[in-house]
Amino acid sequence: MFRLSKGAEYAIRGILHLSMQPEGKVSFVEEIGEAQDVPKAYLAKIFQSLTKKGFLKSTRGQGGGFTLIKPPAEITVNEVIEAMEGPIYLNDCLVSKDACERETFCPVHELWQKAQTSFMDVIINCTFEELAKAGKVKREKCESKSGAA
Amino acid sequence: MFRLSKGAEYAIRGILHLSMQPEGKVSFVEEIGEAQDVPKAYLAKIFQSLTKKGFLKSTRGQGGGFTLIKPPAEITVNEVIEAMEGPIYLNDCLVSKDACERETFCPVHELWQKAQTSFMDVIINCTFEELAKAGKVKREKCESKSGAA
DNA sequence: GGAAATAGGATAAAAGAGGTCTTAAATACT
DNA sequence: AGTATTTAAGACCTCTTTTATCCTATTTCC
Ligand code: SF4
Ligand code: SF4
Repeated sequence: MFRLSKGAEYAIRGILHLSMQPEGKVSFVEEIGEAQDVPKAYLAKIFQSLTKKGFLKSTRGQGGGFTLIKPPAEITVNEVIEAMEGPIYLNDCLVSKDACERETFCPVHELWQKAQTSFMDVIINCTFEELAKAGKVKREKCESKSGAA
Repeated sequence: MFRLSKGAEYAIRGILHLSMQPEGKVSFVEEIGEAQDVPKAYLAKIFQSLTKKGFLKSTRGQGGGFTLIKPPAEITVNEVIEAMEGPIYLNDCLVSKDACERETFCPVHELWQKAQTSFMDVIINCTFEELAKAGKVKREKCESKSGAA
């Protein structure tokens, strides 16, 4: 089934949250979980793994929490998804050269290649800097609307 | 995880097989399963559901089997996948207008919309007539190569 | 009636989603 | 220095859904 897992969805929300904070800000799980509407126990686990993968820095104890290590401009949506779900491939024949023995004569293979490329292009070319910027714009628009009403 | 299910993969192989047969030909599951390398009991069930969805006609008893009802030119890959897996949507917020309450201010929503569109475009614009034609070409090329060697 | 096919139900294994509880580290307050 | 508090790390658990498959019943023709 072609669906983003909750784990990756939450990871994106979490990193987006951090991207929208002032640089170097330390946030803790409970705060982020509440703001982004993510179960905190789950988010904690996700952040653990994002820390291991080098996206975040964690500090324990009072005043501790998580900080973004990489600049948002250098994190793509694609990277975060792959960190959570492993490599993305839409069909077996795209995982490696000879994963499917039918590939030599199967006309569907090319279709998947094309579909995968056009899908990946979109998420590879989207950084969290862009998302954060778009997020601020969208929020302002949203607030001015409810303010006017 | 963004992966095509085996069910849909096998359905595509099955319909492709029928698309490459002379029109109106009745094929039975065992034959197709062998040719397309699909477990026959599984394929049988898949064909059942494709029959219910109106892609195939089935006849039971001796001399029975399955026939394509729709002309290959009018079947898209997308349709077959949706018949097997239900509607395709990459993320919750794409299933319906207000599936995700965060949509009003979430900047990621637009990204998914874009990704989904460019992915779907590819599979919507691919009919089994094209695939069958490409399959014939590919097979000939393949045979001439092994013949020359 | 018997062989050839499909119809449909049952099932086993894997992935996904989330929770709990204990341990470790850092700070803050005596 | 010592203790309490705050926060993450890590290990373990459970429940549900999806995926992939098999097995038996039923229909139809000869
Ligand atoms: S699309 Fe063709 S090559 Fe790809 S996995 Fe399916 S059969 Fe193999
Ligand atoms: S991407 Fe944004 S709108 Fe879509 S499901 Fe996630 S939070 Fe909701």
